[in-house]
Amino acid sequence: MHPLDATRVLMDGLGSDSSVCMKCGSRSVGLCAPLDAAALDDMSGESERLALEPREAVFRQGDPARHVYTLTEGMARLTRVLPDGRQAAIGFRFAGDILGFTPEAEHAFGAEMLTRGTVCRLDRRRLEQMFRRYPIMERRFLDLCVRELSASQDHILALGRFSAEERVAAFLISLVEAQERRAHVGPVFDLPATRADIGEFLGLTLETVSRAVSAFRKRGWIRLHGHSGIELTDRASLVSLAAGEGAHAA
Amino acid sequence: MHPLDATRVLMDGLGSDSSVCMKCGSRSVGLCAPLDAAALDDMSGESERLALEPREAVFRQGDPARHVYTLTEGMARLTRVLPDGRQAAIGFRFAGDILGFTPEAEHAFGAEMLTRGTVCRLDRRRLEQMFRRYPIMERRFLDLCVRELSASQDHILALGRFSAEERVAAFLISLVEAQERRAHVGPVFDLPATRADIGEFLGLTLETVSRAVSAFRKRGWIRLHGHSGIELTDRASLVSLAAGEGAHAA
DNA sequence: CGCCCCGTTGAGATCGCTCAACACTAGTGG
DNA sequence: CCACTAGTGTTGAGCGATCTCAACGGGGCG
Repeated sequence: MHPLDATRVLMDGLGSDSSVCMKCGSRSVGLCAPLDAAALDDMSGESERLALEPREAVFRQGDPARHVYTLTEGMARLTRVLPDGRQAAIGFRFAGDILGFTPEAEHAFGAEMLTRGTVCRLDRRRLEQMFRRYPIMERRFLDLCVRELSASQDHILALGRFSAEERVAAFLISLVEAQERRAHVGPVFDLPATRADIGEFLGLTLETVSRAVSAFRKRGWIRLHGHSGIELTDRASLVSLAAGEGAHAA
Repeated sequence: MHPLDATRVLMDGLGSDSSVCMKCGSRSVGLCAPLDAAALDDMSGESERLALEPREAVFRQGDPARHVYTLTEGMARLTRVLPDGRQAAIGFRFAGDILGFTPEAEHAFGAEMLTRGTVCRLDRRRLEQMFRRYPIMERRFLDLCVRELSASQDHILALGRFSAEERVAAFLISLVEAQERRAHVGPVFDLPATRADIGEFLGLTLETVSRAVSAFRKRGWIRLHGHSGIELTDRASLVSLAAGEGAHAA
């Protein structure tokens, strides 16, 4: 697994299934896949579909955690803020990922859309009922959680030990891999995050991110297409940087 | 919750219970607490107690994940290494914490003792059986996992946004709080990690850690007692630094 | 058309790293 | 008992990666 791969977690290896979440009408791989028709019927009772604009919040840090969300369309980012206003992005989420699941009373971080998109909102008490009725769902959540934890640890490693360019390379690779797992076609990938968004995720300033991207471009490793399109023209080099095969040790 | 509090996770809020793990003979709060006597009896069948020396590995990164461990005595650290040899500590673990639980085939990180200590080793297949027999255990693990995830995110925030002194302060506070939750008495706490260990956890060099500790000492915020004793003489200042109320925003 | 947001690039400042010297402690063996 | 050694901690000086501050360009949208 690649470091910085916080993006892949809530889908990876779980989702070639394709159950359809009744009310949402969308493929909701992460959450619904392990359930049969009756279960889905149960669940759709209180789930609601919401359309969201770019930069709109799904929920905010500190909100009572009354719902769990499935991101059905678009890309979101998770952020946590400090008392003095400093802010960091904890991770990014894509279609199929789950947002806001926690046993705590409040959301420990906020989630906001980067693109236009939709989420499927499920009442938390409803989810608890589901757990009691379909214990396999709980196991599913446990697996998701452990994978997510593993990705967080990769991110910790990257933040603690990677140079700026290594972090940006790792981010690009994980972004591209996340889209490939979602059956992306063609050489041009979507990069809806701004330099500032990326910087907040990687613990860098937006200028440093911009410089790294420019450096990759000048080396012929990537090509930018319009405002949010990116193509990896020398993926091997990026992967090597991202994996931490850097100049440090022998 | 304090940033950097990766240390508290696997105990916190779960453990005023005090079931005794039969074979180990030790209080094994995190793992055994939710079980009744019959369940403990079940489990003790294949659990084994192991004594370990300082710097001895409990398991290594890449080892097949055949067992789950409960740290019954001592302090351990979790580390992950990069292909080029760079290494980071993912977290620290104390008596009562669980080590090495994963649904994957291999351990994604290594665990090694910082002090002399003991672990209780449980066969993984045995644990899976337990999950089937006592579903509440699975729920317990899910809660643990989510809390751990939250702590990892705090750590991410710290690595991405905190200055060197803020990170060291946050580490000291979380260390002290972890010991307080374990019914520590007296003003002097145990700090078995070397400057290098702390640095690997915080993404700093050992010199930078040493300088931060010296600065705190010179400001009268802490006092060192012998080689592994530390006393917080101005806890409020440390907490303020650790919480991110720093000089940045207004 | 003009504004605003985003991205790019440059120059200087700064924080933490690197390299190096030295002190202290504990364990070891003479 | 003491010299010796290895590991750890401390401190200093210089360097370098990243941040900060600043200017400028381009594209989308009202």
